[in-house]
Amino acid sequence: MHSISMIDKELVAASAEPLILSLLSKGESYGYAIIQEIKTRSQDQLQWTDGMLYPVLHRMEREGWIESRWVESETGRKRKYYSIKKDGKKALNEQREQWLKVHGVLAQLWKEKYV
Amino acid sequence: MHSISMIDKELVAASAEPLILSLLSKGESYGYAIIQEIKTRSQDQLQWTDGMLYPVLHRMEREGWIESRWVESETGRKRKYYSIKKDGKKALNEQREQWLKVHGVLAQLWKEKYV
DNA sequence: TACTATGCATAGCACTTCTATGTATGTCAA
DNA sequence: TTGACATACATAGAAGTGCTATGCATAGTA
Repeated sequence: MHSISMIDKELVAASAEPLILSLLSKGESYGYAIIQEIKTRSQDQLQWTDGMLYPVLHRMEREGWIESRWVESETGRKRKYYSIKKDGKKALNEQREQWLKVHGVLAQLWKEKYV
Repeated sequence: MHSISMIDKELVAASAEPLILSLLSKGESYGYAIIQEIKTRSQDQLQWTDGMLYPVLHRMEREGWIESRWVESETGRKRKYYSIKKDGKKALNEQREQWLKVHGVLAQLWKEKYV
């Protein structure tokens, strides 16, 4: 899952699911808004393209982590709102622990001596 | 770049280069030892296989981030010791910043509300 | 003598990813 | 009124990658 440069694609791929799940755990949202939200929160460092996000959302829905419903916005456009399901919260917890574990190893290395 | 389960493969891929560069920035080392060291530091969570590590080391050497030299160990076996080069330190700094940026976004999300 | 640990290496199949492209509508400015 | 841009979702398939399986070699030990 990728973006227009800035952040390494492997890092983008690794962080996509945790980011999406974390966002959705705070309330339902839809594709376009997720892209904006991530862009803002990362100070423009993470600029996902829609062509990359949607397949990830679809996959996560297939996994049963999230579910969607169509909502008509004030402007008249249709939006597909996603919300997190029970399995999604479980997945998020696992991914969060894994992330923190790896982060711990890196942080420890960086702490031991300035690199 | 992957391991035998435990940590998500995408996360493993994203953390491999930063981990290797961070380790080497503390002193030269060789493939087999790097695998052990990462295994220990992650409490067995990150168990890289040799078939996955070597291609990464080769790629990083091609990039000019690290360099190698053959050393005969006390036991008589040949080891290929890698050490970090100037460009490798630069790459490490960039990757560290990127990692911390993404980590910051995740940490912020996790802080805002228990998920 | 056979197995495990040490130690490095790579071909190529299998899988994934993302680019490019498509659809559609609303708004605003020229 | 037409063109540009933002909003909004979707996917085929080329392009690229990763990792499994396999190979080589030696030392120690049960």
